[in-house]
Amino acid sequence: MNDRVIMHIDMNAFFAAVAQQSNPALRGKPVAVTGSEQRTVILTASYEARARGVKTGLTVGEARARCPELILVPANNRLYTWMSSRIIDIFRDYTPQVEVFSIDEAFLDISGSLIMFGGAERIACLIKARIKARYGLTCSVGIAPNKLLAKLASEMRKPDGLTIIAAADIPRVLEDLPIGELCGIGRKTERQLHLLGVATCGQLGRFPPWILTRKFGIIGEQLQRMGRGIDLSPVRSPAQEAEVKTVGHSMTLREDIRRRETILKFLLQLAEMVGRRARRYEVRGRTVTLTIRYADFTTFSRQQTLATAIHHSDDIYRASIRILDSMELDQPVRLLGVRLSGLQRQARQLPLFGEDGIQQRLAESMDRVNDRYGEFTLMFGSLLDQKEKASHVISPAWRPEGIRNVAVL
DNA sequence: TCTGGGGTCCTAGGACCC
DNA sequence: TCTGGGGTCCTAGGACCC
Repeated sequence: MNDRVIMHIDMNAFFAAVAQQSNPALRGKPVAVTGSEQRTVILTASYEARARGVKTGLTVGEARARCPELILVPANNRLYTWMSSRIIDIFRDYTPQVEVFSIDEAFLDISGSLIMFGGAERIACLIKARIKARYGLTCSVGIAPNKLLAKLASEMRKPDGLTIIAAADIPRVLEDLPIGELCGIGRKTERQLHLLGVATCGQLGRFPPWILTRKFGIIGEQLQRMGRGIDLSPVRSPAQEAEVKTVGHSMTLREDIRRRETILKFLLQLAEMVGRRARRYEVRGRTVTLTIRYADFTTFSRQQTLATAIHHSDDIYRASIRILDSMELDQPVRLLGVRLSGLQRQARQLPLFGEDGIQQRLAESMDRVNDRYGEFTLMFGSLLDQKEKASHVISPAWRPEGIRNVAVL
């Protein structure tokens, strides 16, 4: 663990940059990538758009208000996933220790590759040059003794940056750094720490740990270590990565709905999306969670744990209905979500006879068709008149299929 | 200007068993 | 007979990340 050299690579404005590369007419222009057409937010903005105040999370209306000439581009998930995989392939040429942190971020442990490639900085330059030459994309690279600091370093120069934090520089870099800059300290924790009089990493690192523990529980001591720039967590390659623990989908509806029949249609659709993914991963889960967001944005969830683990869409659907029927909705519904947890790996069962066998063979046949011809090619009859298609929004946290440590295909 | 979607981890309280 | 304590499972919510 001593003397590790960790690299964090962050693709700059990934979705927007990919859009600009695949369509030269967009280059040099303010571009923003959005999810579905309605009731969506900005997922990523090009640097030209950022210069005009457009940033992730803005509504389309607000983004347009700030930048009237903004070009909106719908997300192209397949393209991002494909591009992400190609870039990860490049990383793997320099070390097998690659941890895919999100679709546009990765950690590399290059401790064992330094001699072969002539040092950390040279590896960074090689990677940057190859991505730029091959795909026209830039990235920001941070190099440091651990993941926490490598990520901090990559944030320091954007776009197209390269920042190295050497062990000797750590105290100087952290002393006056605002705590919110650290990955893991969000808005709420930052505010709580401010109330304790802690504003910089230097102060955090010197703060009495027992007070942090009293206030933050188990993460208290970790917060103090973070203030000192200590992070022992390893770079986990896909084989070392923890298995998925939950599978879920949610969707903001085009308009708020009230009618039970309408809610049920969306639940069936969500259950099918969840079930299909669970079956593809070859996992089953015992707990089904239904999430509801009202028009006023009040969000809550109810869950039910079953006696046996399930992965068939209609089992998930039926469980969701039971949960729905156990609650009283007193407002129109804006968002619906279905999640399967308590996942356990389950080897494919032998073909069964009777109703279970029919259900399983039906699901397998439908999955095969949908795998080949696209999502929702085959669907339960009650979905046929469904106007709303799944949004297929890919989030920055999406992992390219197959990267996760689950059996795919 | 009406606010996306996919996850992980932690907490706190209650049920239940020994 | 009114009262202990530990362990495990379940539920709901919240913080955080991209």
